[in-house]
Amino acid sequence: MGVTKFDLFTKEQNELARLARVFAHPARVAILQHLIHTNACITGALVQELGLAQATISQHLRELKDLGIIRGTVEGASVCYCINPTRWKEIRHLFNQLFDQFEHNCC
Amino acid sequence: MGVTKFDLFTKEQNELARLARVFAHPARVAILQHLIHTNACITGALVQELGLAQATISQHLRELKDLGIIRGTVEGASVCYCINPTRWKEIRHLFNQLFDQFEHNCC
DNA sequence: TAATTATATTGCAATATTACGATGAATATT
DNA sequence: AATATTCATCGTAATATTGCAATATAATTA
Repeated sequence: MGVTKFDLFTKEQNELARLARVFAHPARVAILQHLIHTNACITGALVQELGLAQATISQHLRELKDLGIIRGTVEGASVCYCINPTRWKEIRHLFNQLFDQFEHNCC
Repeated sequence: MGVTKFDLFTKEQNELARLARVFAHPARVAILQHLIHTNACITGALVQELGLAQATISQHLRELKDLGIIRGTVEGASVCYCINPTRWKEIRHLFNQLFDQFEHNCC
């Protein structure tokens, strides 16, 4: 036990859950906001900005990258990360699809 | 280690992460969708619909209830759950606030 | 080329989540 | 009143997540 039974749910439900996980940690929310506001930034800046260890930031960045939300481009010894606009819109659409399923009041 | 360092992040970042956690499990997404489409339903129906044990469903319902997303009203021996419209809109707004922070393209 | 800088990966400890059987509490039925 | 039904809670096992030190890798500089 203790294992999520993905086979019980639809592809869409599993997909949304997988995406929601990304936003389910304040560090990743903070990273995304920082990438948005600085328009793109290198890992070192994020380590400075947030108070987490370099290894931890790197791990969070990987999770964001794995789901295609951010992209990293190598710039010499550094890596410059930024939001993937297409994916971002896609995710917003998926969330709003759920949000908009509920319209009226029942209770 | 292993503990999320909530104090490093803003109230808003922590709040959003806490809410995202709710959507981060397909069973809870499925429960919400079922509540939306049937307009309200009792725990027993959810146990039938999803293939999870009653105790597990009950646990997921509690998490949804704890964050105010759903409400349960006792109806005899059963409990009828439904979406909390105010909270639902509030959550949609919070998510869209993040989604809309990113507008233009950087890369 | 050796030392430095920047980031990723590995390994592990602490904690959180998921799932369910067993049990409890409350209402409904006989 | 005894039994059945419905749901919540407790305890526990399995697994996942978070965080970081240590180390690896790759580019830069001295």
